[in-house]
Amino acid sequence: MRELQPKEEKLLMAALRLFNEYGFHNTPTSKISKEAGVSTGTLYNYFESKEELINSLYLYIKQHSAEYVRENLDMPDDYKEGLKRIWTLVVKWGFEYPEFFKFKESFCQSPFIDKLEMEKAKAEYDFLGNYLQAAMESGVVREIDEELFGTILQGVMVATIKYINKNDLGGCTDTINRSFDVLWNGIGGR
Amino acid sequence: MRELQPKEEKLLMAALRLFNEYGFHNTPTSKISKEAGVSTGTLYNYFESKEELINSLYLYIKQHSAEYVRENLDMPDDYKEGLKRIWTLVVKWGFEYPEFFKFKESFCQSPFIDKLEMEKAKAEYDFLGNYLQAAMESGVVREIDEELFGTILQGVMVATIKYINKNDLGGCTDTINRSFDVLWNGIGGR
Amino acid sequence: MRELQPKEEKLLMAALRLFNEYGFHNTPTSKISKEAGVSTGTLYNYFESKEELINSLYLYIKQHSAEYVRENLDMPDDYKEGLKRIWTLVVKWGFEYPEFFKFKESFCQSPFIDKLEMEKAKAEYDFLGNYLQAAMESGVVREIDEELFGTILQGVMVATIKYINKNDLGGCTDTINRSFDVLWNGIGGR
Amino acid sequence: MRELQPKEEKLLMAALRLFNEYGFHNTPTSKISKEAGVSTGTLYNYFESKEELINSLYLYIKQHSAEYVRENLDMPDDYKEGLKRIWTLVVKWGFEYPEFFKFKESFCQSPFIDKLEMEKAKAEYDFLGNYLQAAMESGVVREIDEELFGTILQGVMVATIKYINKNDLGGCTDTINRSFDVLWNGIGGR
DNA sequence: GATGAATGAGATTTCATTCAT
DNA sequence: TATGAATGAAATCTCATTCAT
Repeated sequence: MRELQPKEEKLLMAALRLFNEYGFHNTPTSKISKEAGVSTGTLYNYFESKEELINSLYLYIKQHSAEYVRENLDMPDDYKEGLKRIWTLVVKWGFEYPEFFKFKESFCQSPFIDKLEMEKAKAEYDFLGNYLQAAMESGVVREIDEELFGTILQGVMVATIKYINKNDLGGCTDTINRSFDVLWNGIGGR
Repeated sequence: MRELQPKEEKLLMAALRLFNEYGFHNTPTSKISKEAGVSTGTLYNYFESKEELINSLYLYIKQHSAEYVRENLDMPDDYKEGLKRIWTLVVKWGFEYPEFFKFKESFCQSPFIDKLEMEKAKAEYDFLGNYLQAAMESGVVREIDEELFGTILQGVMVATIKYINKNDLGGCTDTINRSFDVLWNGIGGR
Repeated sequence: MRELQPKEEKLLMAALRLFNEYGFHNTPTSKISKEAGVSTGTLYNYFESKEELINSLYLYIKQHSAEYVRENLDMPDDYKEGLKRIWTLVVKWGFEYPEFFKFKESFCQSPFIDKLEMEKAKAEYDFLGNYLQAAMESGVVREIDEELFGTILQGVMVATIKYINKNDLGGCTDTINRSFDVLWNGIGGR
Repeated sequence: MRELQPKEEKLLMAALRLFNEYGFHNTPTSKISKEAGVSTGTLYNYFESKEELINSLYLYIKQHSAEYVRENLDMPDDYKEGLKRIWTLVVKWGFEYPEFFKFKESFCQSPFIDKLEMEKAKAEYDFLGNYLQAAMESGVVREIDEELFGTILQGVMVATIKYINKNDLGGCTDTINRSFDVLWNGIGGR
């Protein structure tokens, strides 16, 4: 991940706070630069336009999340264990960086984020996709369509993080375990 | 659900299309009225402001979805069967009305939708919440925190609809069954 | 020439005055609308941008001038007489509408006026070009390259108008005659 | 003419190219310094402001032209011959330095060039004015108002240069002769 | 002298909303 | 009700200029 210049970082973080609170459209660039403690012109030294700013922010956060997982992950041969570790890391990222998570959720489908930037962001997760695929091929996971599997996995992860953040259960690894357990064993009682 | 006047409906549907394609902030009211085939002034005969239009649209869609489920649902005593029917209906709504679904997903967290409208919209689903609760109490579902359960349920539903809409699997009830099966039995292979 | 709408005309005339006095770059659109007595937004109901405004103005003035000549001109078979009438009309236009003339002179080579608009403007004068050509072919004019002839003709016309306007000789048809005479008979004394 | 410092000259020439291509108002100082290969700050070591740069450029070009004529001119007692030599020199300058010529033509009426600078520039040509006056008084030229004479002279010169530059007739002294001939003998065929 | 990041006043443009018809 | 030209506050963005290094 490219090292951010000090003012560039201040601008991105200011934008993050404000976009999360007021949305893109209700956050004038003037507010962003004020919040970042720089002048209105400085924003345009680092970003070509407001749109580019939001795209950069999106890419930054996606990279941040991918890096967090990649750095802390060792991928054991026991795929169930491996999946659980990934699970744990992704969820942890979600509650350790709740602002990042909120932004990603709010804007990932937004027409602001252009297709190109989305592709770049997705590419960051390739290493994960590969591991999931290997896990499936190993047979440790029940027979499911691969893409459906990925989509559901992500859906439950996001649901878990939302639940944790809403109820302030940040420290509680128990919740992570239980939600993984739900995913693994299903909700069926009998 | 209140009967919409012809121009009111045209305006809402035009707004829906444009918001989905360009987002709120890239959709001026002038474009909405043009797309709806009415004059700029007319929009303000039906809605007090752009904000109110957005909120009305949100409420309309939520009601539409709730009504769709309510109308087609009978809730049998076999809770598993009941859950599956709900599941099927919600997913069906999602791919029969993909524009509605997309709007709900994209904009449900937007600061434009005000809290009050969100509460109103949620209330529409009370009947469902009650049924889920009864199901859990009956023991047919494994012991899980009730809110986590609801959140995950919704997460998997949404994931399923996205998967179906992305891959144009609208007619294929098989996918619905399989995803319910994943939810019920988990992904664990052994 | 398309009939201008009242505010459109006010805007064009305001722009004309201000561009002539301060130049394009030193005339903010806010000044133009104020001078025209309309709001800042109204300018953009009639012109897509400041650039389009200046191009429209240019075209308008070129058309105005061409129409002035066309309307008052009968083209006799005596080409010398015909040339003189054209001469007189063009020069008269120049001092009857000095603001128009000044604008045309200042901006005709400016990069503001885009090529397309220039072509359109030139086309307005086709009828004149044709007449000049016929005159030359008739032999009434000495053997000169056609394009050089046109360029010089225009050069002397413009010089004449500038001289007249600078010295406030508007009414004095004598000057027109004398300058035509210079053109026709040259400056050579013996 | 004061010797220019290397960066000063680079800046003036860069400005010349850019002004000719894009006009004053589409040429930010940042572009000028980039084109000149110096930093934005350096421009302000040599010129107090953008305005001053423009005025310096104008004066430089006027001096350049005057010097070119003065250096190559000998003024014979035969005034017709003298006029022709001046004619030839001015036109030659125009096509040997087409960028200079274009700038002078395009921007000589601009409100950026301040009156003072214009006076300074005109003074450079005093020697020429004096010679013309002497020629007229000698009777070699037909009886014409002196100012009208000068204006027309200039008009035909400029027309000639434009014609030459447009049609790439740079080397062709024939054109110069013919246009002088037109001036001297007029266009009248009989 | 040379640099170029930072500045911020000011320009252009947008667009939700109004209101006379 | 329906219209759409007009409005003007507010947003985005530019760029001449400065100044610490």
